[in-house]
Amino acid sequence: MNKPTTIHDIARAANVSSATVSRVLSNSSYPVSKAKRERILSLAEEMNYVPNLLGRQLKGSKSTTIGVIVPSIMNPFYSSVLFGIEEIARQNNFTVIACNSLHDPLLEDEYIRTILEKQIKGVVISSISSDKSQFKSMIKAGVHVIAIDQKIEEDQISQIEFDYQKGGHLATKFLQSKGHTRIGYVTSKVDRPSRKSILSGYMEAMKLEGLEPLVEESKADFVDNALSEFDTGKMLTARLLGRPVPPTAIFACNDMMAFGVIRELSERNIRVPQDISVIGFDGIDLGQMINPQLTTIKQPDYEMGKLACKMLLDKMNGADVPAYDIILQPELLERGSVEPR
Amino acid sequence: MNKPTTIHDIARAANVSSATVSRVLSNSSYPVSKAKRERILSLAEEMNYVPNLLGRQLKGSKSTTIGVIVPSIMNPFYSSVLFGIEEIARQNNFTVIACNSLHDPLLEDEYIRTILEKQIKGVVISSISSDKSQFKSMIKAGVHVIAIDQKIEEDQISQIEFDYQKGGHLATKFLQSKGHTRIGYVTSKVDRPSRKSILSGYMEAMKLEGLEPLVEESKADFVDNALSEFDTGKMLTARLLGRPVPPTAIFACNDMMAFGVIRELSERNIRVPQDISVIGFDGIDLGQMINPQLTTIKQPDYEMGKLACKMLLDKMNGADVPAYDIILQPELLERGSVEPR
DNA sequence: TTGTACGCGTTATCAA
DNA sequence: TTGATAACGCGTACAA
Repeated sequence: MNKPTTIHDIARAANVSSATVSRVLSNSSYPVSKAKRERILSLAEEMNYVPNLLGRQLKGSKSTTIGVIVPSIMNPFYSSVLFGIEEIARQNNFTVIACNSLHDPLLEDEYIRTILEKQIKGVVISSISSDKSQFKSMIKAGVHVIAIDQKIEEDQISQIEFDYQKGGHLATKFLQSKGHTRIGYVTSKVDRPSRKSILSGYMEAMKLEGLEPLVEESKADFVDNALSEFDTGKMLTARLLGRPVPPTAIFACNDMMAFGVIRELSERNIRVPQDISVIGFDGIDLGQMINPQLTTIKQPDYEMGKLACKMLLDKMNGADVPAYDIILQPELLERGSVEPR
Repeated sequence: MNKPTTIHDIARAANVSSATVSRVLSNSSYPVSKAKRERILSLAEEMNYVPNLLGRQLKGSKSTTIGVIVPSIMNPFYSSVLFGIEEIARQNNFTVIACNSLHDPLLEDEYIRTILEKQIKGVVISSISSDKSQFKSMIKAGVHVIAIDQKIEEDQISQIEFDYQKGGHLATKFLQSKGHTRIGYVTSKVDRPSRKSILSGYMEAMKLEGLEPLVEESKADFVDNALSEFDTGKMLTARLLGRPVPPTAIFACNDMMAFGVIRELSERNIRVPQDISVIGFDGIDLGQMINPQLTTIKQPDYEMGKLACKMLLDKMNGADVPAYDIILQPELLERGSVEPR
């Protein structure tokens, strides 16, 4: 483990000043004679020169790292988002640090602090915190922020939203169009804007048709873990079936939960979709792998990640882009878990 | 976007030298009078001081970032690993950069180069490359490396392996113990040590019982995408069923593929497990959510990540730990997709 | 076209 | 107990 070679080492070896070496090795447009340039280049190769980005950044205050803060990459939705972000980042020679906030505002704060300390200048975040002071300090520090999934009401923060309300409406409407009138909605704790919007879309659609809503909400604090969502789905389904007049269709606030719904029904020998129809929300790939294939609302995760990263890089390149927002539209993925009443 | 305050700003405001400020703010054990210490602390608070880690690292050459290189976090196995790593990293105030190598050695090289440039001192990698020169340069640069999942034959690199061979053996043996003799094995391209080992475990177990192996291998180059594995599973199952004497049990090299196997069978109205038994390999949570629940070999993903990160941090803390390897043992997760013949 | 010299923010060494 | 100063590796005015 010997010390890495620096531009000074090369300068000495090439009998030039370190300034000249720097000019060559940092792809500066500064003119350097062909002879020296070539000598320096070959020497750098030979001596295994690796630029030290710390030094470079300390000087230039440009960072090639972006931070991504999401609740949990155990949730396939967020791992797709992260994957999309990383793909675009990679293509632009940026690197991504992955942070799981686990729905804990304190952890989120901690990550933001770290990001500030590491002089990172771009962040994509699905925020759980309602405290905006951290965002203000990021912006003051020149950090560009893109909010995905969960809206942040704050100037200078661009949003990539998803129309959850419309998604909730669309799913409910679809079940109605298949002749269902007793439509249950199962949801984990309605503690975030996105959850509220889906619920509100459902309520609205029910009201519009003069139907009585059947909502079961888990009060459990969130653990973003596929299995816990699954179990919640089972439990809430059991509750729904315990009602005097059970539903003929069940709408779940996410796909994992829908899997739980289907499982609970199967265990009770209730056939899906012949006896009860099920619709999910997310559109993760796994939905195509279960039996029956899950009809669901597609939320473009991977695309959302790519979009967010593009937007972020644009802003960081100082293109002085107007802070536009994007609202992605829901799409119905009709597969096999819904049948006419 | 005003300039961030530095220790010099605080020094000026407190009428002390920046050295004193540094001693206070970096939690140095160096003695500083109580009065000054408090003045500096409150001033730092007041002036919103955020330490610049670039400066600190440039000086100290200690990094609080680790790199993680895996084929793709779209694969739930690797996102679990990453999650486990990140959890331990977070607890130790480390940050994780996530890299998807997409099974491309060139990309892997590129990431390693970036890691070197960013002066990162610790890496967890599931390597696809057979070229060891990159690892040598990492080690020369003082980067500590932990290889997971895919073995790297190289001194100074600790391994966290999984006994794939035994896993393949175990799965096959289990099917045999249920009275199956015509056992098919479906696998994506056998291009990596892990794949070779599982296959060899299967072959060995078949040979031991004097049974004829039935192997279907996809020759398609790898795209680490859940859906492509799923489709491969379907396709290979179709091939298996086209044989003169089709199998009564199918062993898939990963869970995603097993899902595909089950789907293909269902579409042909072949019941699982009544007509044909299926066993997977990985033990991802989703296996509990499908119908029937997938019997499989558990590979401890999350635990592997945690272990890898702990090991890495130990090494980085210079505990001069002997470079021990860990071989995790397979475990059979008996669920509902296998039935006696 | 080249080199000198400074500063980025921090910590460590040395002297006071 | 404190402070001045020299690094760390790099890029860039400025001067030559």
